[in-house]
Amino acid sequence: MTSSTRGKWSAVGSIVSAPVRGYYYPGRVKAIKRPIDGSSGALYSVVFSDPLGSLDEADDHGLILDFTADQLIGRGFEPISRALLSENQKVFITHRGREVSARVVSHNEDDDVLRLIIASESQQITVKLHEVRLLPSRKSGRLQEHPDYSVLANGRRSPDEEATKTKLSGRRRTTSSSSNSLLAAEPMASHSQFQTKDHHQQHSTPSHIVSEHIDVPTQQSRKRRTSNPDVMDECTAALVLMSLSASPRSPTCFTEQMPGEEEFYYTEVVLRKQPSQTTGPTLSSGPDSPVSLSEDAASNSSSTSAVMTGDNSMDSNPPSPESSNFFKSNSAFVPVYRHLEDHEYNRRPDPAGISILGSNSVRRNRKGTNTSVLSSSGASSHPINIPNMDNDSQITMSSSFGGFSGASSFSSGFGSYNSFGSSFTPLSPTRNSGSFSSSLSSGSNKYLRIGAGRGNPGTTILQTGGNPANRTSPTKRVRGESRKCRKVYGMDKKDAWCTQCKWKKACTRFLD
DNA sequence: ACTGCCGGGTG
DNA sequence: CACCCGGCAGT
Ligand SMILES: [Zn+2]
Repeated sequence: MTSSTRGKWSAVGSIVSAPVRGYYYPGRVKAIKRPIDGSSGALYSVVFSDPLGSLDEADDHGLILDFTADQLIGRGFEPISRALLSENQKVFITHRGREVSARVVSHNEDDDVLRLIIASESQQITVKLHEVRLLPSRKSGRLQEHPDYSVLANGRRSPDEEATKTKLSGRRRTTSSSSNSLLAAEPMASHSQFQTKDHHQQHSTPSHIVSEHIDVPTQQSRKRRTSNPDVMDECTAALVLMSLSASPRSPTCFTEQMPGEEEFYYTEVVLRKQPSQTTGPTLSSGPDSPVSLSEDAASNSSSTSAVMTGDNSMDSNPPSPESSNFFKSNSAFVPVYRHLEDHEYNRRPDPAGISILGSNSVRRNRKGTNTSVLSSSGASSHPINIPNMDNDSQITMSSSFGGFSGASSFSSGFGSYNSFGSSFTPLSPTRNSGSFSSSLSSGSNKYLRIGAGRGNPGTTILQTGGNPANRTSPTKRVRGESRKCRKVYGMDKKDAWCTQCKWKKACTRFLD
């Protein structure tokens, strides 16, 4: 299902929702690392805002995690319909004509019906999964959730305000409590430990909110990771990973960055399969224990990758109990980085690009236009700020077929991550969110599963050769300056438009 | 603010 | 499918 998008757009810079410890948080794709040999999927380095969850455009100097395309929700990546939202995941929905934020109370996997509780009111509503967004719409700079009823009454409220954060009750339950804490953890409230803050809002939240505040964890969903549930303990894992990854500057690594950003390096990661496996870097970390990873791995920036986001992890294996398994399986591939040339990186849909990402089914191709790209499904993401969310994360690494997962590099060094041990500290004092992690998933079934939930039985197996990650390759679609029927004929004379234009579909008369 | 059109829904 | 339309992305 991928559709090919026709234009090209680069994923770099786009805002997506990425799974961090079971919840989806807004982040911006800062770089793309792709395997050189074309094989497996590319990794997208997503930068989160400091307070995880508050996305402020300029402020995305928080942690950076790598994800495979199929772990991300957003334009050019997976549609929200592929997300399995965890309880307490923050979502945005247009309710009574206004965009409001809400948290997920339940997500029925069978029919994708979500039970949500609107943040500002304690009212619950039922909506379909596709009706919600993980990111606020760009227009509403801030959500309007308010406690106030005035809204209700009037319908309108000043546009301003900052986003209030809703505080929801924080507790989420784990689905499987017993299993490793890691997994389970995600849904759990790990966040409670962090602060709470929210000053401004007085509105009461639903009754049982916990007194502790939690920041709002809003988005969560779980993708399916393969069976393996091991999620690392939050941050630590992540941190480790990051640390592993090469430093940005190291010659070896380059990452595609967004143009505006300061980074200049582009990296590509090449994964290579290595015979040895298991032995590789290991992290040990129990949930509690700080993660330690072998240094070697870390030290070479060049080769190692830290994160493993795997996509399909090996589901085949039952969840390995050990906490540290991340690497284990994954280690088979070692990423190698190489430089990308400039052009390469902001490439358009050339075949090459495609191939790299994987080819795949193209979903819809427009006739005249360029086809090329892989699928993209549009989903929602808008560049905007997001109000808040946070929670913790866990990391899982699984690898995609084989195991590779991502390498994380934080590309530029913004933020300071503290190292291991605990969480990464946000720069801003205000909210925090502590950890993060990425989890991943595989994808075969309906949802991308993010960490914690348990997977379902039919996990996917690895797709071997395929690249898991591929999927939409975001080629950037540049909006050509085309004049299509609408513009040419005007709204009046709509009759003159080609039918596609009338349907708001891609114009067939004026192909670009 | 406006254009283009994806992704979904409906009949 | 034809037909619509919410919503997002790029200008
Ligand atoms: Zn047309």
